[in-house]
Amino acid sequence: MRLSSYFMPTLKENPIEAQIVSHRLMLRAGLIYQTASGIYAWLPLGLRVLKKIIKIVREEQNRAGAQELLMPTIQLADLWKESGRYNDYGKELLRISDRHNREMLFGPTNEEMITAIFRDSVKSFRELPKILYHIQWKFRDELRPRFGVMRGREFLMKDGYSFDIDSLSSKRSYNRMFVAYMKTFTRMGLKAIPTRADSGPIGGDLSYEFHILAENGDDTLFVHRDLIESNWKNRDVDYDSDLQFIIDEFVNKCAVTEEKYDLTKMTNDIIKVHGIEVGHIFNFGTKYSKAMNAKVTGSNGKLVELEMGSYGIGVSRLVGALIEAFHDDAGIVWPESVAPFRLGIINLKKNDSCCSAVCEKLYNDLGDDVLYDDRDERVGVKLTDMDLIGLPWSIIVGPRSIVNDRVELKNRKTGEYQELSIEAIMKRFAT
RNA sequence: CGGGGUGUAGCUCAGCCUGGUAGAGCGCUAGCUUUGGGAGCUAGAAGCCGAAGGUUCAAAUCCUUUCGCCCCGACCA
Repeated sequence: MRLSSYFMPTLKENPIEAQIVSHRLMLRAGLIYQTASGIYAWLPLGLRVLKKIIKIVREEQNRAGAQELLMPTIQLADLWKESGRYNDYGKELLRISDRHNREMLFGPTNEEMITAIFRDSVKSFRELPKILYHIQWKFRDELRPRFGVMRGREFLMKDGYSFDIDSLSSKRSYNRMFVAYMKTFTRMGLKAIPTRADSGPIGGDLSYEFHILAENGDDTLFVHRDLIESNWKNRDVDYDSDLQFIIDEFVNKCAVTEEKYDLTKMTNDIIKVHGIEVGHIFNFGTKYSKAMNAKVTGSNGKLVELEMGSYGIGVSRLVGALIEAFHDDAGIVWPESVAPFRLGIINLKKNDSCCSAVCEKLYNDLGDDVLYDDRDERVGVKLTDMDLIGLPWSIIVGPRSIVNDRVELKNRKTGEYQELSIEAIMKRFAT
């Protein structure tokens, strides 16, 4: 992308409404624009990040055997009356009505809808198990939206739902998602802490939240030292095998949310930390299938209520969480897998024909994941703005080094410069 | 939903106490200069002072109402 034509409104000063670092940087780097309390427009640069996160989430969901569909944002109230949640959900539910005065709502989640779809389509245990997911905008009318996209009212969520014939099979679906989540977050460069969470009135211990440790985290956690220090590496997983041993690596170590915390079990190895919840997996048995009469015929010919689970990833929240985890005084420091552009090209002397020719060649040959400052005016984005928006690598083309056919490569994370030949650059960043 | 703030140019803010009809810095536009790091000089454009009502000869400023936004708490991906 050429900066001369790119819509990237950066700000030099901190917007007053943004108090935490990720929110400030998102506004300053031109990722988002606030349109109302807790509601944001995603500007081109922010949308690119969002799309890279979506891609990773989608790939890992598919790999784990989940299938993508897309459900609408607007739902009929009737569905929610079936499950009883139309009354239970309270004011967080945005209720609207159409021209016929039909009660509708902007979906905060999709258990009811997916249960209805599944119930009407699947009649036999032979079609189980299935995991379905979608990535769709949600609306929850939060009491107090804050922290930018981390607690917005409108947010993008990956929500998945599993359907199984019995609880044993359901546990296997749940384990798939557990492992898929670890892989997903690890690919984004994040260390996610699986944390035993309150499973509410349903009971059971199959409710885990995935947290990113951050000072500004909204949740208080108690985590075993080993979990914080451990360095889980991504690995190939056979999802059809027994995944329990992978999960035990985490579950055997103590990590709990504040609600689940038992003071009597405090030891020196348990550390109190703050986290940002970026995922939540939850096995809730037959809660919805019972309420909504979702049954299939079992192998014995009798009708059986579906065993279900739901699995959420806060996709838009992850953008904020990533910035909380990866930034410095100059701005954002994106991990390569989610950076809006992999590479920036900076022309230090725009009226030097040699510099410009080299920049043009690099830009044309290095694919479309490149942001090139091709403007001849000395305004707007300069090196410091490349730092602000956090591109992992910048190629700096200046008249001094160019005489030897060399350019500088800056590593955003370390701040180090390296002089390389143009061929070496081409080879390194070839797509 | 309780508590506390705040609303003046695109952004950050001053002016309000002590009413006299709009300011700064940055950004933007134009020209000249500059060119290895978010440039300098000069000139310029830009605001129904969140909205409505009231007091007054006169309101950004005082009073009332209302709306937006932010922060702290309780609830949530």
